[in-house]
Amino acid sequence: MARDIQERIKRLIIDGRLPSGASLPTEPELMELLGVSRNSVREALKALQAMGIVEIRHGFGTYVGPMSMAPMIEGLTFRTVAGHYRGEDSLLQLLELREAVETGLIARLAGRVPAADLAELDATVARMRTEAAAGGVQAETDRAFHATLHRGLENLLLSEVLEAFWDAFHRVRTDLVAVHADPETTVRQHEEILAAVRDGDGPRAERAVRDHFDNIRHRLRSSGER
Amino acid sequence: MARDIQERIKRLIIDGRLPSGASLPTEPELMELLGVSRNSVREALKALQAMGIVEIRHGFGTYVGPMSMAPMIEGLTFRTVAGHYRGEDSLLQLLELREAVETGLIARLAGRVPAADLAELDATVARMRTEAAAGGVQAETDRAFHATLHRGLENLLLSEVLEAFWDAFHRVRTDLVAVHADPETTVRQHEEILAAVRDGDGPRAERAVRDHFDNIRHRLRSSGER
DNA sequence: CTAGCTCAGTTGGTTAGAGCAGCTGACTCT
DNA sequence: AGAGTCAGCTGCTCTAACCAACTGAGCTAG
Repeated sequence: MARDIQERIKRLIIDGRLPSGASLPTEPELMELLGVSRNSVREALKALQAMGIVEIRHGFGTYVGPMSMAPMIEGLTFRTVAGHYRGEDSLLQLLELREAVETGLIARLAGRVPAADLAELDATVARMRTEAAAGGVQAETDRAFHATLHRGLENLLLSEVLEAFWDAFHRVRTDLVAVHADPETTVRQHEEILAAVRDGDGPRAERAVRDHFDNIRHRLRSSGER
Repeated sequence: MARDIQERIKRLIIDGRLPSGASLPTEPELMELLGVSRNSVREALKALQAMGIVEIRHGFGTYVGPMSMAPMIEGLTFRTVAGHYRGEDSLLQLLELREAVETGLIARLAGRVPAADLAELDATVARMRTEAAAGGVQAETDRAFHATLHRGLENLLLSEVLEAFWDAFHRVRTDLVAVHADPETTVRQHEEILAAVRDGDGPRAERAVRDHFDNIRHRLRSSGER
């Protein structure tokens, strides 16, 4: 029955063709509109908020959510952390998920990345090299590299899903495992990926991505838990 | 603060190493444990339920959820439906997401699917052929084909994610678009995928999967909205 | 006249207490 | 011994009140 309330609020959004950011009725209005108590309205909104369908701003109102992959990140992260603590190799599975998707995509990308993005990737790798010399590559830089790379796919959904995977992986790794990367290797592998993509050499790019993930996996396996 | 309550309940699960299905404290117990009102406890639980972290059974108790991808399906479905109604090509993006991932994976699978799974795939395709002759291929059969195929990857997370994508796509397509498939073509393409995988011919398998998705995409584009 | 402050009104956040509804298991009656 | 019943847990919904964050109109000081 609480489920029913959620569905009806969803219908409000869909039937009203409401875009992200559009304002929804206030809680008292929803009470009357749906014929239920404020409490039930709030519980439904909380659930929808958790799914990213709705955004609630205290003292301001309720709005249609950004429909991002944020809830998925949240769920994936928790699932992975919980699995890890129970002794499963959940973090490795998550890494393999990323590897499978990214190696599958890189061939599509080879030779098709716009010049502007290639230039941005050059800058990102350069920053990576600077950071490596200064101690270690920042996570944000790695993220930027992959995000820029996947932009060439021209599929926002796909980019967001990949970023969600990256994010979940990174959060779990940061929380659970002390990984000591070899910055020099990391930089070199990114350079290789970029070079292969620029040359339009699909197989070489695929190999480069696989090497990159092999590297991460190896470091993951050989590192102790915190 | 509501966020804080959710986090503390999560900690209960993680710190307690609770497996899926383990029972959580009752609402009154959580009230006292967390020092908040019943209402706040319930709102937090509702949000966690929406994320699949917790499972609530009326008159029975609250339990650690199955950590499945069900919430992701829910979110993806809604996002796609909402986008579709706003005139975006969200369904096509979802299809491309599936295509990208599945074409990337099929090469890994070629020649590595266990004999038992191959036999099951034979049976599934046979059923598909029977159904095609009887009017049309059942959605469940298509789902079974892909699910069995990906089982060979031996990565539960990956299988679930793919199934989630399949599910979201199928639900949206069923709700929104009347697609008239050519059953004969569908069956033939699945046979080709299976044959290529059995032979361990990666490139051929990749081509077969791509053809399959091309077929779906073409039908999608040429079909009117309901 | 304008810049800044204040305060009232609106919106979501939280609490409290009461009663309803589904499920389980032990008790009772046949 | 078996089936029906009921007491007790559980979560579900409602009402009513107050707290907290934000907005915007109006006031005050410069």
